[in-house]
Amino acid sequence: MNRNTRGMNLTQQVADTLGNAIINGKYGAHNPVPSEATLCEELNVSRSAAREAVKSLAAKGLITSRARQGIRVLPETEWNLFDADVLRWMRDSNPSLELLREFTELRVAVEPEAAMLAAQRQNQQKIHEIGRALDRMKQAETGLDDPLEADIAFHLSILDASENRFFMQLGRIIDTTLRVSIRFTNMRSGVRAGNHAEHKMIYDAIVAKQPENAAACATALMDSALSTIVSALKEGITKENALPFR
Amino acid sequence: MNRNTRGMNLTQQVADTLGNAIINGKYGAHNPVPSEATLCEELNVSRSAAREAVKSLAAKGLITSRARQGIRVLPETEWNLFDADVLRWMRDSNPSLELLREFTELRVAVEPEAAMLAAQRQNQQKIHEIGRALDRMKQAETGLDDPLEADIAFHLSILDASENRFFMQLGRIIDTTLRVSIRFTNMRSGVRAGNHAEHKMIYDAIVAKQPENAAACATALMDSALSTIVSALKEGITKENALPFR
DNA sequence: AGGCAGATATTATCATATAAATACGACATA
DNA sequence: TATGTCGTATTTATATGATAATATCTGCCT
Repeated sequence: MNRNTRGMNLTQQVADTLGNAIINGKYGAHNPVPSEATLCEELNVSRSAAREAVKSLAAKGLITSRARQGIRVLPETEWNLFDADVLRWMRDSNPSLELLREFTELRVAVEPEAAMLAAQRQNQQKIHEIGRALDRMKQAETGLDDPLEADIAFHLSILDASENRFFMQLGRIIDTTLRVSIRFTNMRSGVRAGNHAEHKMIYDAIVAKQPENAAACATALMDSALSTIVSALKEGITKENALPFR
Repeated sequence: MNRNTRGMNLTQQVADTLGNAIINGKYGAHNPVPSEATLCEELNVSRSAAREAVKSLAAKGLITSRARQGIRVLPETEWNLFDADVLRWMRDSNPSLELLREFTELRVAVEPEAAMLAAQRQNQQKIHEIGRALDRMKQAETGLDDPLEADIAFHLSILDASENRFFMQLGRIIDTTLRVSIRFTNMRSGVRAGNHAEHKMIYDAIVAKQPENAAACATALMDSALSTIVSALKEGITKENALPFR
């Protein structure tokens, strides 16, 4: 249990340690999760701390615990990938391009629809936020702002402007992943000069109340991000040699 | 704490009770969540049970608990809508057409993309599953199968055939919601004879390895579901008079 | 072989005690 | 008056011990 302890209480630290270990595959069919008692001993914590951590992980779909059966790791299909913690553990411990591809496929589906809704809903305040993010991207071109943060802010602001709670929620986990994804795609394709321009087209379409157009522009942007990843996969780039991915 | 207790241990029961109460708005700014001690007393459970339930809800983003601050309900934006429990509590305690619309907007984005991927990936076994679900829908037309279950099975099988873990996960919560959604849309638009035919078009496109076509057919299907809901909203149908929604 | 009964191990629950965190107010100081 | 420091009370965090419930295993019986 030697991960970041800043601002985390014991239970959270245990949950973090266990969560990582589980997703790493440390526990499974061959190496079942140790019993409550063993866990306490290994981590030097009380049963309260261990049990509460277990409940937390159970709520995320990682494990179940039943009397006499012990703590069982659930099949991966049960893990709640839409939980920020789970996703973070996955990207930290098993940073595969595969997961990034699948996640980007989700974004390909979601972001154009979100842009379309943003153009329909016309929430001026939130559209203004998109504009501000766009400005930051412009600033970033000349080094006056962080390009990664600006890029993330842009995509999140669009999801926010969709005024759809599910899309807005998705923003939270997209945030987690974009910090890896954008860096990777930018690294691969180079931070093109057209980067800002492509984003601006989406914004302009939203301002101009052109839902279809906004969706089309967003699709174009996301498709290029996806194809960057797919081509990297085809080239056989794996987690071993894809430095920028960590 | 008088909800379903079948197969749930005490902690889960407490979590279920609390989760519902929170989402119902029983606790909030005016009525803060009672302290741990009070909670134990009110529910007649030990502190362990209460605390573990609290950890579980915290993992789902509903609450935080800090010393001297007590248990706080987090703003709704923090709630993990992609958690099956949270979503179930929301639909049980606050069945608004609004939420259904937002959820369907998500499906409009996701299902066509999933159909497209299914057509690309061509996993024969999983495509076969889609076919089986389609057969069930056919059977349902003559009363030989449950139309609701068949419909759900169809949509889930497409998500599964996309071989994208995020889409497959989405299936879990779509399952939760479809049981309400499909019933509603069918009720409103009538279970058309074309119901099976429209679904078949998607299946055929996937089998024919036509990703674009599959997506287009799925879009058509989802758009009509969405417009049914939207028009209901415009007519001012609310949870008070929309019986079929419960 | 098949099934039942008891032994056993493990989590579930309860109870209690102590530690740690922090909101809040008292008080001092400038 | 404004501001910063400190003490106190309250609440959660953590630890520990005891008992109950339950699933699994084992061995005996048929």
